Parts: sequence; C-alpha cells; structure tokens
Amino acid sequence: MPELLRWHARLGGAGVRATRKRVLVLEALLAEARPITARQVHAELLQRGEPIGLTTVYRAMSSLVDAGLVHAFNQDGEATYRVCGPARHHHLICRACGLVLEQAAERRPDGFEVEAVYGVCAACVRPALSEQDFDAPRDQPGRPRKRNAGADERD
Amino acid sequence: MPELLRWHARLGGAGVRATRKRVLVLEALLAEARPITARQVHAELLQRGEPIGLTTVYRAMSSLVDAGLVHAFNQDGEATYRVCGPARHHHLICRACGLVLEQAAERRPDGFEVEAVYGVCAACVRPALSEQDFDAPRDQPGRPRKRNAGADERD
DNA sequence: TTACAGCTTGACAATGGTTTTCGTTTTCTA
DNA sequence: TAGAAAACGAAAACCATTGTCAAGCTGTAA
Repeated sequence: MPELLRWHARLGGAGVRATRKRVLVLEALLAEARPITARQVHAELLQRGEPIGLTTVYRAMSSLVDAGLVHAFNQDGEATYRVCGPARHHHLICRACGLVLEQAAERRPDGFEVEAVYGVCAACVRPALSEQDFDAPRDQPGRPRKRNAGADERD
Repeated sequence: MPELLRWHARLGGAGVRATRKRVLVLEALLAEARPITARQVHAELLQRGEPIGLTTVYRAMSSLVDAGLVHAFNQDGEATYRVCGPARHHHLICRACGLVLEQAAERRPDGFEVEAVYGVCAACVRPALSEQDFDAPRDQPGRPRKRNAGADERD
C-alpha cells in the first residue's frame, strides 16, 4: 500500500509518531471523499473490529490537523475532518451536500486571505432555487446545531 | 428612534411578533458592529437591568435568524450573531479579529454560490505572516473549540 | 535484552454551549 | 374583557469535546 506509506512519511516528517491508532484514523479518513466527524470515524473503526476509544480519535485528529495532513471543518457545530494535500490551498464547502473542493491559495484584491468558503455548490443550487426563489435568506454555515436532527436532515 | 421602528416593521413583515424581549435582543445586536454570542447579549441585557433568560435569548436569536434579520456565524464552535441588511449578500469573516464585511451576492464561475468566506483580513494578515512565514497550515475556521481558552485566545 | 523516560491510549468525569420541558405570563384577536 | 396562541424563564437534559490519570507502548541508551 504505497499511498499509506507516503502518508506515514508525511506523519513522520511533521514530527508526529505514526502509531497504529493514528494510521487507522488516517485510513478511515482516506476512505471518505467528504469530511466526516470524529464519531463517524470511531464508529467505523469499531465496526471494522479495530478497538479504539473516542478520546483517542479526537486526539489523533488533533495531531493530524496540527501536522497539516488533515483539515477540520465545522458543519452544524460539529467538527468534521478530511485529509488534504500539502500544497497551500483553501476549501469550498457545500453546505447542502457536504462536498469539499480544494482550491489554489487565494488572496482577494482587498487583501483578505481566504481560508474556507462556505456556500452551495452548482449541483445543489438549482433545487434550492426552485424552492425559495432566491429571496429568503438561507441557513448560515454557523447556524446553531439541531441536536434532534436525524442522520442528516436537509433544510 | 426611527431605526428601531424600521426593524420593528421588518420583524412584523417576516411574521415574527415584535415582543419586548425580541426587540431588546435586536437592540443589543444593533449596538455591536461585530458578531456577538448569545451569552454576551444575555449578560449585556442583564447589566442594563433588563431581566431576560438565556433560553429566551437563544429563542429570540433563532426567530431573528429565521426572519432573515440576523446572521449566525460560528467562531470556535460558539455561535455568534449579527444584524444584517435585507439585500442579498454574503460575508467575509476574519478569523483573527472577528471583523465581518458584507459583500454583494456572488456566484463563482464554477457555479458555486458563496454564503460565507472565512479567512484573515488584510490588517491581520501581516503579523500572522511574519510569525510563520506562509508555510505551516493555519487553524481552520471549524477547528474544534478550545473549551479552556481564555477570553479570546489567538494562536 | 533491559531499563527508563516520555509518548500514547482509553475509561470516565467534567465542561460548557445549546435545546427541551413544562408551567406561567404576555400578546393578539374577537 | 375572554380565550387561544405564542412567548417566556428556570431547570434539566443533551451532547460534542476536553481533562485526568493510570496503564501500556515505543524509542533509545547502556
């Protein structure tokens, strides 16, 4: 598995020990195209028969983020994580479908240095439009979470 | 106070009763240029001698957001709120100083409809640069919150 | 291999922002 | 006013995340 080895090297290069648990967490993240939560990673590893504590998952995430191998996002107040490349970049995050696109680093003409752009991707814009016709304000990315929301409620 | 009356009208227009408490919350938000938390609003109203429950502040925020008078953001996992105009727009939010800029609605060439842009404003970029020289990845906006952080730690 | 220091792990408790519950109060409409 | 519906507040519940601490693991010098 050469890819995992490469990640291993990146871990070491960032001064983070490539322990078994951290590699497991990394594997779980690599298996997902979209950002997932610490709890999801935890559940997935348990399901795979890999015993790991939720605390450990959170700590592994923290190390991976510090090492620059993983980016953390915030969806409905819950942190989600996704592996990402070493080049300087920022993300476009679709609030509707969770899609994340990496974009080359960007500084706007006004000097604002972009780190993350939240919004609705092209594929999701159309249905949303027909629903409320571009007028009523939509939910903000930082909208307080809905605790009782089902698996993944869509507004 | 004609301004407050205008907000009153916007409330009514959105089908939200302009109750005394909601207007108090709105006033508190109007007094702040930057987004503030529900707890801050609560504390400020109590200090002004206006008895109000924290629950009520949260509920008022929710109504105001639904009515489109207020936008909600997420800073370090805590929801912050800010009044905003009726025109379609999105926000530039500086992760470092909390500054929020309203920008005209924007749809990128790739069809992505922008709702919020997190990053570092021009004024904050320079000091950050001298510190870590543009290489190491910085914190993401959605970075899991630090619960024990002081008033407002900056990394 | 052994010893040891330091890092990592996991169970559990604590934290703190937000939501729910439920009884009371206020507001709106007739 | 009266009655209905919405709003309110205190307290409890919820839940993602972090802190604590003892036990296990890893790297390294001897």
